[in-house]
Amino acid sequence: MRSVAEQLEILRRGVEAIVPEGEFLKKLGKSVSTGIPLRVKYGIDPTGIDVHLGHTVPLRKLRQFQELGHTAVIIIGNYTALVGDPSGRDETRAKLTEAQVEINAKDYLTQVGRIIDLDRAEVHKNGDWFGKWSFLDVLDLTRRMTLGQISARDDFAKRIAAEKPVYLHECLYPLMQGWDSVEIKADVELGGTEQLFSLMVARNLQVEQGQAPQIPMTMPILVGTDGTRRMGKSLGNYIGVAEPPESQFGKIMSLPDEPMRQFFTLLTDIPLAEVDRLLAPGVNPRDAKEVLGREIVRQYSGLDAAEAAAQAFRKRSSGEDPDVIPEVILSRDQLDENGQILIPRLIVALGLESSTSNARRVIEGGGFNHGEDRSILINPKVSIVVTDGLLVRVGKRKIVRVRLG
RNA sequence: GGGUGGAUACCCAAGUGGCUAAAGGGGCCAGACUGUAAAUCUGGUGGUUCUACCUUCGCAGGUUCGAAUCCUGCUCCACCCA
Repeated sequence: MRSVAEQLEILRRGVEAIVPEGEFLKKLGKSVSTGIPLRVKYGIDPTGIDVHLGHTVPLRKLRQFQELGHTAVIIIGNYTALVGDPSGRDETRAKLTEAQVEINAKDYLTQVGRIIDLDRAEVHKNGDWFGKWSFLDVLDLTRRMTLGQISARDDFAKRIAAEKPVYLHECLYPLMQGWDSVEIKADVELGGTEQLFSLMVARNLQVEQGQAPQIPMTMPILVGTDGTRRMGKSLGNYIGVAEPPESQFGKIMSLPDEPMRQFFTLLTDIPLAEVDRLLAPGVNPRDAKEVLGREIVRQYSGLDAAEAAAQAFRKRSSGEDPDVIPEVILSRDQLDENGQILIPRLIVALGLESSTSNARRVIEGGGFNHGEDRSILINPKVSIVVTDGLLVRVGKRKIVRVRLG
């Protein structure tokens, strides 16, 4: 096992806060001297299907702990998911059914396995214990926190101030999450910055149960592809770990310049000195994004896929057609006796736009061209002759080869 | 139980009888530009057989030449007081 100093250097990268840090050092020191690994908890609620880069921030940290010889303990919050994490929310989460949560949980685990070594990790569902609880047990848990403590919490305080509803079940969330730590005897718990409240609740519960309190370690919240708001499924600004390479790469390239440092720090192991060099003034930010994009794609799909994605992107941005052009079959009866079709109809028939009205607007805006010579037509009333193999482009990204069928 | 406020297009949010397919912002799409699918700028953003027509403002009726706007009933939501 590596020394405390060595471990700390790796573990500190990208971390927002370790509270209290001194206590963490002691735990780490004890672990090094006794050879007993730390139990590092990370809880994830299976509320959706897509694990995105935002989730990978703490997961990557967990992976680092694993690589240093510590024990990763993953909590699948199948019961907390039924409540909905109020953290960072200004609204109540939508209710999930137990069945949905069950399906999600399974799917989550396979995705998480892309980052964590699941063979070496402990995985628990918090339904394993909460499912056995009686109402009296619940009452006993609620006895441990006051309304004042709950409502002092930033998320709730904001909602109360904004006259938005705060439901009782949401108040249970931090207590449940805290109790998970008691059950698995956590030494460290990872979470986003906003999780600090919940992570601290666990300490009190653990002490009451005669355990040493866990050390919350918080990670910054990754911003989404819009560069401002947190990355999240509901905001539609996320990059999923299971997304195709080209899509991941493209989204990285279309990131605003500002959040790049955060992405490098939190999502890669590229040395920070190297990151400084890439982001230095005078260096084309595009190049930095390309490095970032390759690295992200490499992590999930390998080096070859990363290279291919970068190539495809370069081609496309220089105006060339990509190597692989999707083919769409167009029925011959869509054409008139001269083999022609109205452009808006063609675009809709090929699935490039959702309605002829919308297609017309795009055409009038100059977003349509076709064929090898890329002739642009801006009159939506024009019909064109469609031959087998015709290339049809709408905007920069939508290109299709017509197959007459 | 009492009171108040609310339900508008993908989201937020104006609009309280005609000039409203419905302000503004966000998002998204397209175009220009470019060191980038960044930033900036421009245009667009219900549908169709498209200089016109059809459908839309919680639901159902009604008044009116004409309603997102007025009336009646209903459903849903929130907040406040108890």
